[in-house]
Amino acid sequence: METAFALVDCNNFYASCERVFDPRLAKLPVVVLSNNDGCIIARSEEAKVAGIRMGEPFFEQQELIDRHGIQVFSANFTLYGDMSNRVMETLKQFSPQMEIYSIDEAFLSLSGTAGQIENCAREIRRTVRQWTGIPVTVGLGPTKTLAKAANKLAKRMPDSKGVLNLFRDPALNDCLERLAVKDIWGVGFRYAKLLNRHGIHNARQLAGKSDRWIKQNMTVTGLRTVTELKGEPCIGLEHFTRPRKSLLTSRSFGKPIRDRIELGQAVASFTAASAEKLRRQGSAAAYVHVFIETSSFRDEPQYNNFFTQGLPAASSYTPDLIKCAAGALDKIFKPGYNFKRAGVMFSGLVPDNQVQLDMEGGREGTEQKQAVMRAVDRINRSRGRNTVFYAAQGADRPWKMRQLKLSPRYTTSWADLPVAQAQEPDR
DNA sequence: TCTGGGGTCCTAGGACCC
DNA sequence: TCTGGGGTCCTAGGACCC
Repeated sequence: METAFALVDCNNFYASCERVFDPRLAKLPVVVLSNNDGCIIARSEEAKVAGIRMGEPFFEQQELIDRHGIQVFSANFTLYGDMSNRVMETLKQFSPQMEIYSIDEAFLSLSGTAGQIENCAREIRRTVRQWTGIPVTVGLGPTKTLAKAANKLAKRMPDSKGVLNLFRDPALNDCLERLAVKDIWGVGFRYAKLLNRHGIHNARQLAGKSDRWIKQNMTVTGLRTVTELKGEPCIGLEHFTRPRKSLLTSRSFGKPIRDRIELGQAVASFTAASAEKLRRQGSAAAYVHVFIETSSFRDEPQYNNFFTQGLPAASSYTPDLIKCAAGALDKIFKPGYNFKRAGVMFSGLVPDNQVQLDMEGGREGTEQKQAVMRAVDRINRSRGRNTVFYAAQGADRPWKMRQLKLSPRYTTSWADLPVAQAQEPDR
């Protein structure tokens, strides 16, 4: 048999993370909110059954949440990121050929007979559950797109017990027929509508269209998807994580900002956060983009704008980047508006060790700057974010996110470590 | 009162060049 | 009625993913 792709996907990942350290939640409906406690971004099965919808504003679902006694959590990405690492480390045991696809998903390449890979998939489920507490579903197929499809279908079939193998029964064509086009990996909202208009409703029908038609209507990306649906692999495993080509930090504010100084502090903070990501992947940035937005949900004057500022030489030195971002903000700031969101993006990323020398400092200046940044990053990593920060970021942060329902950082903060209490043995 | 955040790739069309 | 022909590079916008 040719190689099989396995897609391992954590079930309701963020909600499952919250449950791991609070067993009382095991049978209760759970939802997790986006930053600023804005929208619902994860739901346990019970919450889905209760009718909570994905991506809906929290305040609109409040009544439903109260009625069903749903447990609500602010997003705790520090916890989810650490739990993700644990799951991925566990998965590595099962194949050297693995691609971490997102915070809660990985592709693995497996070999063996249909029966062997299926046993392996069940073993993966058991082990991840036992070692990390996270439930996962495994889809198996001859291409990544089919492994994705298998995973999606497995979640709908309680009998599958979390594993669906497209190398076995039920026959591939039955499965493709049961997969709506909108549920295909690579087919989004718009293409689904277009396909429906042409009478194509499921994956089997889509696989029957001519290459020419697909390419004309869905570009080469769509053609790859359809080729993979037919069982011919054309999307390979990405073994190592490629460095990002752009990096963005943006936030909605807990309360609107009108003041230039405060907005400048927020922009400086986002710049510092983006700069840390930049250095973590060993890059320097040539361009800084700053944007500011008012809230389109509010009935009041609107103003959105952005500005891109190039640096004289690519840099990963936070003070240089903050200065550059402040200059960009000056170009677009207008008084008199309630700003609700801002962001800082870096692009033109190059490896930090290939940066052109800048005019004044030369190599020596650059090395000093890099040493300072290494020290700052080390302190903030070991002692917590923003232990060391720049004056331009300000100390008050009146705009900081609302996170009223934040769970402890059980796995990454000594202060939040869960405590097991010994019980008197029963006599 | 309250509406998330962070990425990638492809294409069409304009600018510019010879 | 005719109004070159190609090539490259860049950007905006649209599609997708989690």
